[in-house]
Amino acid sequence: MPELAEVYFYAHQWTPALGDKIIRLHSHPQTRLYRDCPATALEVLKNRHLTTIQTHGKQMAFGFDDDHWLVLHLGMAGKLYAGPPEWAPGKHDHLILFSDQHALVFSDYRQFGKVQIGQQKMGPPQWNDAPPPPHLSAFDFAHFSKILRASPRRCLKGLLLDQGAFPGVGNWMADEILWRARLHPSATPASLSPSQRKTLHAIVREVCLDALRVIGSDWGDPPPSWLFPHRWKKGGICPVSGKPLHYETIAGRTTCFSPALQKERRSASTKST
DNA sequence: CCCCATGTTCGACA
DNA sequence: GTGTCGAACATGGG
Repeated sequence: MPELAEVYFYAHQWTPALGDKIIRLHSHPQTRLYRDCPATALEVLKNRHLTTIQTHGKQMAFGFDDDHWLVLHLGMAGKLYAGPPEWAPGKHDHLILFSDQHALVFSDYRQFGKVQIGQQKMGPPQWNDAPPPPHLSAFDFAHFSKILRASPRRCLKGLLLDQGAFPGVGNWMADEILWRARLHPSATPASLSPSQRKTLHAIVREVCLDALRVIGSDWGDPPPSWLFPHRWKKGGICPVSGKPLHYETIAGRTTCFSPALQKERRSASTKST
């Protein structure tokens, strides 16, 4: 279930092993996770210490001695956890780093995740000119406006899922954002009033910060005032309007919204008969 | 057997 | 070039 906050949570499951020396590796080298990196390349981590943990959007980076980086993506079903050093690899434990104290496990039964490795002094490979994620102050209104201007006709749901624009925002966060902003998922940047833009910017940041606060360190339960706990069950009810939530595929993903609050606004020219 | 799943990528198409 | 859509990836659950 990895979006921004879940990714942060999983990355820090390995925090207890900071400073550990990796002495042994386990992998399932034939799996899809290694499509961008042969499992043998991971041997370089042997006898190196885990020195730092970073996340950027849905990406996680683990730093080792001499600027070696292990970069992981959790895909749709990936999880990280730390187990005891005698951990016996499970069927879907596709990568395990063993130290004297811990087994650092990357488990992903669907294999949509990804393993990459690289060496770079400046930080995790390819992260140099990554756009700022919404929870950082660099994601200011000017930056946000530039994103809207670049894709005036794209539906908001699809735009929010674009990792180059909103790193870390995934399906449930995008729906949560649009619901709180009272905007229809099919609305476009061009259709927004100046005050709607201001609101959307503030709410994008709010949802990211809320998610990190509630889920990022503890994996707490999101409160019933969010859309989140209502969207999964069939026949969910909007906690604001009291009316049924609606489900529709938009931008290729199941999208949950509250028609009572999130009105479709279409230009007169697209109206039929 | 069917459908669905909190992600990404690629090719087809308007 | 802009956007959208469907399929594919691999596995499990309802």
